Amino acid sequence: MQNEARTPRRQARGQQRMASLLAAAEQVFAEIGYEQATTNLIAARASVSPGTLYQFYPNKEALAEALAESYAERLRSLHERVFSPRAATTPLQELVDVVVDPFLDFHLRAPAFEALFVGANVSAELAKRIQSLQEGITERLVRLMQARAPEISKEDLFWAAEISLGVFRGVLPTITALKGSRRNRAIREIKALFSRYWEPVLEAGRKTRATKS
Amino acid sequence: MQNEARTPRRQARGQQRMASLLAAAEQVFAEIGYEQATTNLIAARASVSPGTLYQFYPNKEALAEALAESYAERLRSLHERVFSPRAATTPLQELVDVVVDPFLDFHLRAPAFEALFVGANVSAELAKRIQSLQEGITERLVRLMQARAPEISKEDLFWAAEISLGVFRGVLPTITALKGSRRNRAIREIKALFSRYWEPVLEAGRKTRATKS
Amino acid sequence: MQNEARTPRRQARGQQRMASLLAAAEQVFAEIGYEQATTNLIAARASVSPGTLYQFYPNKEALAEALAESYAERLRSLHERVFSPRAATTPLQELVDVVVDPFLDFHLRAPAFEALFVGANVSAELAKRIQSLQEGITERLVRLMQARAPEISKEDLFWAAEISLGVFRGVLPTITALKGSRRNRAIREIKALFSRYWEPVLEAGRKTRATKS
Amino acid sequence: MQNEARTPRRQARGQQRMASLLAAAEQVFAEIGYEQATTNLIAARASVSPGTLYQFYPNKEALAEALAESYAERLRSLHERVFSPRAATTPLQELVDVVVDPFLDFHLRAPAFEALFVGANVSAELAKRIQSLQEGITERLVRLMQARAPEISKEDLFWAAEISLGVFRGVLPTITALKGSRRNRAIREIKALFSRYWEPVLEAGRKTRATKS
DNA sequence: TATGAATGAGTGTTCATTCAT
DNA sequence: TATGAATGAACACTCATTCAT
Repeated sequence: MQNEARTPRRQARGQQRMASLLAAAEQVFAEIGYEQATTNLIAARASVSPGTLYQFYPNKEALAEALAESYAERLRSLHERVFSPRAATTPLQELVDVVVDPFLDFHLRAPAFEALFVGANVSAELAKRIQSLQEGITERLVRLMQARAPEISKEDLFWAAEISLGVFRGVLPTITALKGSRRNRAIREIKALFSRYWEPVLEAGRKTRATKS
Repeated sequence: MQNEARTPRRQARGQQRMASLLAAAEQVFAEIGYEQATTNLIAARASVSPGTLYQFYPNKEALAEALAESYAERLRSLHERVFSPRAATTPLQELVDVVVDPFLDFHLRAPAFEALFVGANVSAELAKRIQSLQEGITERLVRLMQARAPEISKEDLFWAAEISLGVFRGVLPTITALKGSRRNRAIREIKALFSRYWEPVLEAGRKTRATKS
Repeated sequence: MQNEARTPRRQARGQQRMASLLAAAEQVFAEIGYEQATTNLIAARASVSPGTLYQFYPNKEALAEALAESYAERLRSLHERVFSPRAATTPLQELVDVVVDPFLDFHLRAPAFEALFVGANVSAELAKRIQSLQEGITERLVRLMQARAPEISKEDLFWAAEISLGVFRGVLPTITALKGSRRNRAIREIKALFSRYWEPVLEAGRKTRATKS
Repeated sequence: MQNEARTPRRQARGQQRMASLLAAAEQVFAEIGYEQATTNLIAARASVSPGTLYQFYPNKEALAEALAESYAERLRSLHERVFSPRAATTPLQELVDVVVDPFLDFHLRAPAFEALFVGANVSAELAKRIQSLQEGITERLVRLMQARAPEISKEDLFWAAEISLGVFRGVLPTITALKGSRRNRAIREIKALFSRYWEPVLEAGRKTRATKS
C-alpha cells in the first residue's frame, strides 16, 4: 500500500533531483567549463551531497550527456520552427531574423552549450553524438539554402553553411558578454553581416527567376 | 680559453631546452588547453624530467607568459605589415587578402593562441596583458577602417571591427581542422564573407568620393 | 526519525577523525617538527588516506592552527589556576610548586608545543597568535611577581620573567627525555633553581614587610 | 713541473672553497635550520654551482659534520681556557664570568651550533658525535664543580651541571635575539641566576672549610 | 676544477568516485 | 534515498644528487 503510494512520489522527487542537478551542472559548466567543473561543486550547487549526485548520474560525463540530450531536444523543436517550408520563400531580411533570433535565443538559454560542444574532453561516444548534432544543423541550413537557391552547387552551399555556423559561434561570446542596448547593437551588426553574406547566394537565383517569370 | 668555449655551449644547450620546452607547451596547450595541460606531460613531450622544466620556467604560467610574449612579438611585426598606410588605399579585394592571409598564417603558426587567450585561468597580470593584446588588434582595425571611411562614425566602425574579429575567431577552428584544397576553399569562403561584409562600410565613401572627383 | 539518529552519528565520526588527525599531527610535529612533517605521514599515522585529512583540515597549517587553539585553551585554564590572587601570598617554596608543576604538566601533555612555537615556518597570522600567547605568559608572570614584590622595578621583573621562561624552555627537553625517578630528580633540581633565583626578588620585600609589621 | 707547482696552489684554492662553502652552510643552517637548508642555496651563498659543492662535500650531512668538527675544535680550546685548575679556587662571581662569557662568546660565533645540535635529522653517527660533544661539556663542568665541592655527591653535581646546560641553551635564543645594552642586561640577569643557583652547591663546602681552617 | 643542466622521488593538495551508515 | 566520510591516483612543484662538458 505504502509502496504503491510512495513509488510515484519517490519517482517525482527523483525527477526533481535530476533536474536540479542538471541545472546546477549547466550553470557550473557554463561558468568554468566542463573539465574545470568538479562533481562536488555541482552537487553543492544543487544543495545535495556528492553521493546523491552519483545516485542519479553514474559519472561526470553522464551529466554532460543528459545536458546534450536536452539541448538536442530543444534544437529539434528549434529546427522545426526555423527550417519550415515557408523559410524558402521569405524575404532575405526576414529570413535572417527568422534564423538568427531563435538560434541566439537558444544559446542564451543553453549557456553550457559552448562549454560542452567545443573542446570538452568527453568520451568518443558523446563526442560523436555532439558532432552529429552540429552536422544536423549544417545539413538543415544547407537544405534551406538549397530550397532558395537550387541553381547553386550543393558544395558551395555546404561551405556557406559551414562558415555561417563558424561565424555564429564566433560572435556568440561577444553577444553573451553584452547586455541591453549594446547587445542589441551587436545583434543588428551580426544580422547585417549575414544579410550581406547570404545575399548573393540566396537572392541571385531569385532575381533571375523573378525576371524570367 | 676552454671556459670561454664551454660556457656558451652550455648556455646554448639551455636556450635549446627552453625553446623545446616552449614548443612542447605550445603543442600541449593547443591540444588540451591551458588548465588541462600538466607540466609533467609538457616535460615528457620535451623528453625531459619535470625538474628540468622547472629549471627554466618557474611554474606553469611562466610557460604561458613566454608563449604570450612570443605571440605578442609576432603580432607586432604582423601589425606593421598589415596596417600600413598603403592599406588605406588598397582595393577592397586586395585588402581582404592583405588582412586575412597574415592573420590566418599567424594563427596557424600559433596553435596555442586560442587556448591561451580564451578563458585560460591565468594570473590577473597575464590576463591583462592578453586583453591589451586583443584590444590592440581591434584598435588597429578600427583605425584602418577609419582611414578608408572617415565619414562613418567611430562607433559603427568599432562594432564592425569587433564582429569581424569574432567572425575570424569563429571560423578559425574550421580552417585549422582542414587541410589542402578544402582549407583553401574555406579560406576563399571566409574572404568572400569579409568582402561582402566590409563592402558597404569601406567602399560606399570611396565611390562617392570617386564620383565627386 | 532515522535521519535525526543517523546524522549525528556521522558527524560524531567526523569529530573523531578530526581528533585522531589532530593527535597524529601532534605526534608527528613533536617528533620531526612542523616543516619536516608531511601531511601524508600524518594521515598514515591516523590510518587514513591523504584525501581524508584534507576533508577535515584544508591544509597543513590548519592542523597547526587547531593545535595552537587547543594549546591556547589549555593555557587559559592553566593561567586561571596558577596566577590566582592567592599566588601573591604563598610561601616561595610552595609558589615554585604551584607555578612549575602545572607548566610542566602542560608541556608534557602538549608535546608539539615547542615544535610549533619555536621557529616553525607558519603564516604571519598564526605566528602573531603564537607570539601573543607567549607574551601572555610573560605578562602574567610579571604581574604575579609585581604583586609579591611591588618595590622592584617593572623592568627588573620583566627580565626575571623573560629569563625564567627561557630557563624553563631550556630544561624542558631534558625533562621530557627522562622518565620515572630520574625525571623527578631533574624536576627537583629545576625547582631548586627557581627557588634560589627568585628568592632575592620575591622574598626581600616580604621579609622587610614582615619585619615592619 | 707545472703539476708540482700547481698542486699546492690548487689545494690552496680548494681549501678556500671548502672554507667559504662551510661558512655559507653555517650561515644558512643558522638562518633556516639544517633540514630547511638546501644545498643549492648553500652553493649559491658561496657563489659556486651545486656541482662544485659536491666536489668538496659528498652530501649535505658532510657539511654538518665539518661544521661539527670545527665547533668541536673550538670547544676543546674553550675547555682548556675555562676549565683550568685555577677555576677550582676562583671566587664564585668571577667563576660565573669565567664560565659564562666564553660560552656565550662561543655561541655567538657559532651561530649554527643550535640548529645542528638540537633536533637536526642527521645520521646516527653524527648524532653520536654531537652527543659526545655535549656530554664532554657536562663532564668538564661536573669535574670543575667536584674540584670546588668535593663533599657533594657526584650525582648531585651531575644534575646541577645538566640543568645548568639546559638553562644556558634556554636563554641563548633570548640573548642572541637581543643587541647592545638590552643584551648586556639579559647577560647580567643570567649571570645572577647562575650565581644564586650555584652558590649553595659551590660555596657551602668552601665556607665550611674556611671555618674549619 | 667548475659548471649548470638533468634527474626523479617526494612534497602539499585536489577530485572523481565509492561506501558505510 | 541521502549523506558525507573515505579513497588514491594525479597534479604542480622541490631538492639532494649526478653527469656531461
